[in-house]
Amino acid sequence: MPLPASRAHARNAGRTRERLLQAAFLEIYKSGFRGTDLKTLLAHAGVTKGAMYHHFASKEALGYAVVEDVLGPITQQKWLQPLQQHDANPIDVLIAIVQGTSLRPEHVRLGCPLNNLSQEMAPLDEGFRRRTAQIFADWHGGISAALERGQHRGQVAAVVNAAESAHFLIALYEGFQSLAKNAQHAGLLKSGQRGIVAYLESLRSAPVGHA
Amino acid sequence: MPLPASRAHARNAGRTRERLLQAAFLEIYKSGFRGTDLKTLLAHAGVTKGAMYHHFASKEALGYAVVEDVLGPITQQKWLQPLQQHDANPIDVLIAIVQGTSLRPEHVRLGCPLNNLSQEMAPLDEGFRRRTAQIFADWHGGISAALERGQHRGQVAAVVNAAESAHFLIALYEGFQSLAKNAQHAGLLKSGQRGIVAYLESLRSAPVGHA
Amino acid sequence: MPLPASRAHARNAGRTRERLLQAAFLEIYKSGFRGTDLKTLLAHAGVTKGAMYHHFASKEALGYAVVEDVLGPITQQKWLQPLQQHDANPIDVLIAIVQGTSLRPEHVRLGCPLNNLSQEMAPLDEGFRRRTAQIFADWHGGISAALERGQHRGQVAAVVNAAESAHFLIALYEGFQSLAKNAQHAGLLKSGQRGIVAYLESLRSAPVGHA
Amino acid sequence: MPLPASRAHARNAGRTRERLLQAAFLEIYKSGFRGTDLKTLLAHAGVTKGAMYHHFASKEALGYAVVEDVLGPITQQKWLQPLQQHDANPIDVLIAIVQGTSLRPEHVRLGCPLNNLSQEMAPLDEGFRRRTAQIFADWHGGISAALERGQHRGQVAAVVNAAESAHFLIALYEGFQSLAKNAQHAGLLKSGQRGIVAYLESLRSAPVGHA
DNA sequence: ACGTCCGGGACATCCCGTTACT
DNA sequence: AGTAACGGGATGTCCCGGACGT
Repeated sequence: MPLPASRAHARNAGRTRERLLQAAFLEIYKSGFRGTDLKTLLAHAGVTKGAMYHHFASKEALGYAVVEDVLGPITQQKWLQPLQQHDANPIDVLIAIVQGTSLRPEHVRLGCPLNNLSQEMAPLDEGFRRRTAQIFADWHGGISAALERGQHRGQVAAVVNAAESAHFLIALYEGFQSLAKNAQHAGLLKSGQRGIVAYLESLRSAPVGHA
Repeated sequence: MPLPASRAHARNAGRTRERLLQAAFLEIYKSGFRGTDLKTLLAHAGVTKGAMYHHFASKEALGYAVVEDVLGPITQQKWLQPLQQHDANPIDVLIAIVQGTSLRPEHVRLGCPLNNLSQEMAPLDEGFRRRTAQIFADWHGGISAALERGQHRGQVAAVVNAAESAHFLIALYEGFQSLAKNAQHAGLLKSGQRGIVAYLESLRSAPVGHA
Repeated sequence: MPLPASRAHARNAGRTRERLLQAAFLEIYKSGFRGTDLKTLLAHAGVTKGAMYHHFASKEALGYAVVEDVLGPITQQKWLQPLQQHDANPIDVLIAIVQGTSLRPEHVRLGCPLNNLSQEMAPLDEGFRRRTAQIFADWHGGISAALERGQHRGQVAAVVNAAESAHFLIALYEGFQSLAKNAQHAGLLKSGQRGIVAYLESLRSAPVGHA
Repeated sequence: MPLPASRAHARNAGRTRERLLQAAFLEIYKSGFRGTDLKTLLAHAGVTKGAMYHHFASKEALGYAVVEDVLGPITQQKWLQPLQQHDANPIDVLIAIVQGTSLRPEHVRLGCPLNNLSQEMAPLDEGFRRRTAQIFADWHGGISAALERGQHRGQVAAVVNAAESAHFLIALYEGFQSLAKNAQHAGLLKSGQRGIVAYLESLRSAPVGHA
């Protein structure tokens, strides 16, 4: 079958949309939403204004889509899916996730995409706030549920308040990302990871001792 | 002593600068640095553009001054001065500070001025980054030193790593402010305060037990 | 008999064109030609852009067609056909037409479609000017001819200059529509109708008196 | 005294505003308000965007100012001031004004600035409608009052309804301007003037006859 | 005959900084 | 020390038309 092959601009709506979302995600990550210049974004995406305004009603709509279709899935993939492995110890999973956080200089410098966008836009735009809040809620829900499952299995101490601990963990995680971003110092992030791991270890149920 | 008489607006210079700093602080707090419109700021300050450019070379310079002359002193007053009371238990002081954090809806909604500005500008402007980083460093230094003093006095557990704990505390504090800002939920901040207090309590040296 | 079966959308061609003309007429009436947005128009017509450009070469061509195929027939129906009733007194007919002009708020507000489009586009686009001028010429011709027929039958005063009176009538009619549109006041239009009727009455031939 | 003399751009707020108003008036007259391009307008005015936005908040505000500060005074000067000469016969004055209307091709082609703007914007923008309506009201008031004064002096027939006649006159005047603009035919305007004059003559009080 | 995707120029507005002047 | 006029580049959005696909 021929396969139209190498068309200058292969008419592909889905692909165009995807390119826009990816480019928008990167630009927003680098410059913030308001600091993102549409022209630059479009150049990086290799998409024209007409095409963009065909897919998104406004810059704002594109930003909303980035939250829903990029940031959401990223959180899903990094946190929620691993936590849904029903045969794993949630503490182990969480530790692995935290330790898996990139320490690459550019990531340290730029911080957490979700937190960045949320911090910038939440007080200014309810649309952004609601959407990022949903992701935070899902994130929190995933951790909380996993901790509870761990309690039922005796992997997590019974005295732990799952919901509060999940908030504690997220605050800690985002807080360290913020500090490291400001300090531009990967060591701080690394040290933060150790602190978080220590905290997570403290949630384990005490091992059964023998006489 | 000279004191040249009849200078109706002689003392206005200092006042003008102060008005600008205050207005700038508020506008930046509400809208971010880039989102701050000079015209609006000037209107709120009751100062004209010419006057502003007489005191500050640029919007950026005004922003820098806000960090140094407003955010810095705020941190000094809220954290560092209380911590310097040599006769107090640093854990008690820190708990009091944390519990004293405003839960007013507008503050929950807007978050922490220092963290906001740092998050927005750190990756974009080295001048802002350096200045906010200095405040974070002072903040961290103050907590760290106080904890060490507490250790010498037996108020803080000897096993505590003062520097790391200070980072942990700051990350936690800023992290919860961020979460609450996004969620627009004072309860989350309140719950965060409880978590932070619990963490601080865990740093106390164990009471001497008897057999 | 050919009648090729199974052409679900065979007869849609004519309908599509008609829908476009009607929607275009309404949009132009409401917003002017340049103020008419093709996207909105298309949405109201329930027709897509591709379909439109199949029937009309450009927005301009669509506008021309509105003049010819909508505004022309409207004038025909409202003025020319009644005036062609050879057995009627043209003064009576004209009075009836004038009094039949809608006083509905939306019509008062929007004025005369023909005059609106003419006023907007005549100095800017010769294509529009020529086409609207043709309608005005036909309109004028119809009134003028009817008045002359009335003179032959002794219904219209012989001293009347038919051509000038027709212009006078049209100017008066459009002038009052304009004033009422600006004032958004149906009463002004109503009062204008009375004035026009009085003018028309003055064109009648004097009744034959007896000693 | 020196007189700063021939400065490249003599800092003159009033003059800049005036240039803007004049240029805007002309552009609007030629292209309509919506068809007026700010860049072109600015180039014709010899004023930059910054200067314009210093004097007017928006294109709309500039348009409003054109109505108030250009169209209003024009009407004042052309109609209201002559009509206020208390020692003149208002019919004579009105006839002189009507006959004084320019027949220059460009004016025929472009029509009446007030009516053009009113027709274009009245249904779309209440701000324009109100301001143009005010001018029409003043215009009508001036004619009406003059006719009444004429009645008191026996120059205008007592049976004349001054208010209605004023509306009739304005409608007729604007109506003929519209027709001539569409036809691009000065002769039509000339003929219209004759018709209007004839109408005005009919308003005179009948001369006193002798036996 | 019709639908979607796309191209890209035009436009009003925003807003920081400068300049002339007091 | 302070005011107001001004300069002008950058930006999001609008919107007509064309191209590709069926």
